[in-house]
Amino acid sequence: MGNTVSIKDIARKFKCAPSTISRALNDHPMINIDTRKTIQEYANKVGYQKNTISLSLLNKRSKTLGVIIPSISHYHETAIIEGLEAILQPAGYLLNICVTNESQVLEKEYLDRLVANRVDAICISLSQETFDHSLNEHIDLAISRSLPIIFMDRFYHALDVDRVITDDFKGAFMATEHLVQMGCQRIAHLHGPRGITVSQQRFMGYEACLKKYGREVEDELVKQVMFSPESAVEATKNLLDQKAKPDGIFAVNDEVGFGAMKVIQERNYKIPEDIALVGFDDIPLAAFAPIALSSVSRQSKKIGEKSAKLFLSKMNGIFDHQQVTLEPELIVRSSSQRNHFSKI
Amino acid sequence: MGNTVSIKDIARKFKCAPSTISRALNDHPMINIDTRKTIQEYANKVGYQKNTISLSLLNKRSKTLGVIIPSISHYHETAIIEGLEAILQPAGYLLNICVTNESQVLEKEYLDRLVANRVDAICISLSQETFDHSLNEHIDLAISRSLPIIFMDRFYHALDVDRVITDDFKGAFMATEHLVQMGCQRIAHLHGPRGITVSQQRFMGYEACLKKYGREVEDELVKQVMFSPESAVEATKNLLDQKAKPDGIFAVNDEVGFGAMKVIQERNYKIPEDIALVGFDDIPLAAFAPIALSSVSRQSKKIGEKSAKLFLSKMNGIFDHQQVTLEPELIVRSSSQRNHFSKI
DNA sequence: AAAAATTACGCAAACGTTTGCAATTGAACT
DNA sequence: AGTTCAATTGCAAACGTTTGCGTAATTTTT
Repeated sequence: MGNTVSIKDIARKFKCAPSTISRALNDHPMINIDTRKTIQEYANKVGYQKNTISLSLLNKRSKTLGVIIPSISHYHETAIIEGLEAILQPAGYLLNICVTNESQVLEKEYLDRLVANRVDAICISLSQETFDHSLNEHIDLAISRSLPIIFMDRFYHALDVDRVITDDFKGAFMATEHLVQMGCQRIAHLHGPRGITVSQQRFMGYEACLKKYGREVEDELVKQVMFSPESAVEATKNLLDQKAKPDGIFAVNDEVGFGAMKVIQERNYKIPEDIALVGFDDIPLAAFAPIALSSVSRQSKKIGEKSAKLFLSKMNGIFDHQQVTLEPELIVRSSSQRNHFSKI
Repeated sequence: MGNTVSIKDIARKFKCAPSTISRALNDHPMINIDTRKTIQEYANKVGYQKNTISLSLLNKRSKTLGVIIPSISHYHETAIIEGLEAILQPAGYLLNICVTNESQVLEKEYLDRLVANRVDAICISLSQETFDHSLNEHIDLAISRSLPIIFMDRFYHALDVDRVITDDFKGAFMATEHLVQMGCQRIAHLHGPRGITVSQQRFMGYEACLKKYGREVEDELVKQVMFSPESAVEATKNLLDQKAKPDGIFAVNDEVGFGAMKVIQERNYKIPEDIALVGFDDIPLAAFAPIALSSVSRQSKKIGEKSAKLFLSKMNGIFDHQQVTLEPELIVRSSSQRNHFSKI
């Protein structure tokens, strides 16, 4: 900190102008080849490290991407980060990662801070609160100062924005349809937290599929949970306590699927014979659930990669908005694979 | 980007000096109260946002912490980040998170970039390669320029450094001792990747405990795996294929525990009666394993919190080095809880 | 009424780097 | 010897903000 050496310091040493040092260090042909080498060697010796901050000030480019996510405790989010990093590291960028815990206040606070730090763009997955109460002046404000904002996972009301999402509706539809095809007659849904796009989309996919097969959504077959296995326990017990039990369950994510599975097994129902189960996200442990858990992959890492590429294209002056939708993929495992198909 | 308004812009508008605007915006009493209000209102209206970059340049403080981790795909790492963020967000800091994938080259690259960006300090969990080959000139270099570096999880050869770790040795000892007390006679260990401190420490704890109870480490009871459930499958099969099977397994982490459990159940051994199993990390899904998985909590979130506090104390001028060691906690669940104790 | 004190603001340097342009030097050409 | 040209290097401004010090205007004190 105290002993950082700057270009000016080197200039003093060589009794020349800072500009000469700068050019020498950047291998500018304008500078005599020998002087260049001498200066470079000296700079190397004293451990000179370019100060990027001054450059950012000059170029109005910080080579940093702001990332705002509601949580970081699930596979999905870490995979997104891995995807971002895979593309952005080779491109010389750094990531400023901010976790909002679904709080709009924190989101606003972080957004301000990122703007103040002049990040080149922001990849954001909106907080639940922002969504619930449409508290998005801070987002609009950021957009209005033409800072590139890329929305991940969660929709934003505005039309002409950049966005990378997976088709959760479709994924849910596929999961439900798979249960139908496995012969399930009463398919329950463990519904995610209210107000979150992901929850809504998955419910709608579930609903649409039932409708396709001439069924109705029965309220007592839809229970709301958080994204944790613990929260699924109570809800699943409720489901199994009913006179007409479900014979198939579509869980809003794999953690919830784990929770549901626990309860089902404790009650001594067979999976998938009595109750078939499908989750969402295809977490690495899904295959190692008590009964290997069928799931829908939402291509989490690819979301990060696509977002990063979209960001890079913006940095290269492509300013028209893009909306990328990734296809979900159904992974069938033992928790839903029935060998004897029932008629529908 | 183009339409960002600066203090100079505002100064032009009011036909006054930038210094006046600066003071007005910072509510400096030197400036007339009315002028202050007028300027503040105007700044607000046109959406003025302080440029922190110029401040960083001036103050030689970026209000940013660099974080370098080998991976981000496990609970442990995300919990650390949560801990860091919990303390550092209220303090006004941002996190620059870099994932090295255990590569020394990437680690060096990221370290350089963070230094160039003049982060106020770096929290680092060393990469496996750095460790394996003692390729740590880059670390020493960073230390020599008196940039505060806080080591997490993995030891560093130098003595006078800052460090926050959990006592993995002790945790492994506790896990093994628990298995002994549950009556296990042949305790196997699924050993983590070579060269990683965490693997070594846990093996040593296992070894020390066996020694305490007058047993020897049997080579055929120690199998090496990666940190994934997949990699545990083959290793566990090897263990079970032996004439003298183990009746207890200490897995280097919970994911490996999941993998082992899968194999054990496929072979129709009872857990914990035939084989008792203990993991490490206490991931959120541990309780929802096929048989609720006993585990050792390494206080991951607390590592982040402690590191953050250590960092803050450094920012406040406390420059003597600190070494924090957190106590692991054994969480006993069904996978190892035997009701009928065997004699040892 | 003169001196002192107070109030309110401007000037300029500083942080570290880049870059267009001017300036200097020496060599080559007429 | 005078002119032109190329090869090097220096100057100064710029990015946005803060801050010590100077200064002008106004008020208070003697």
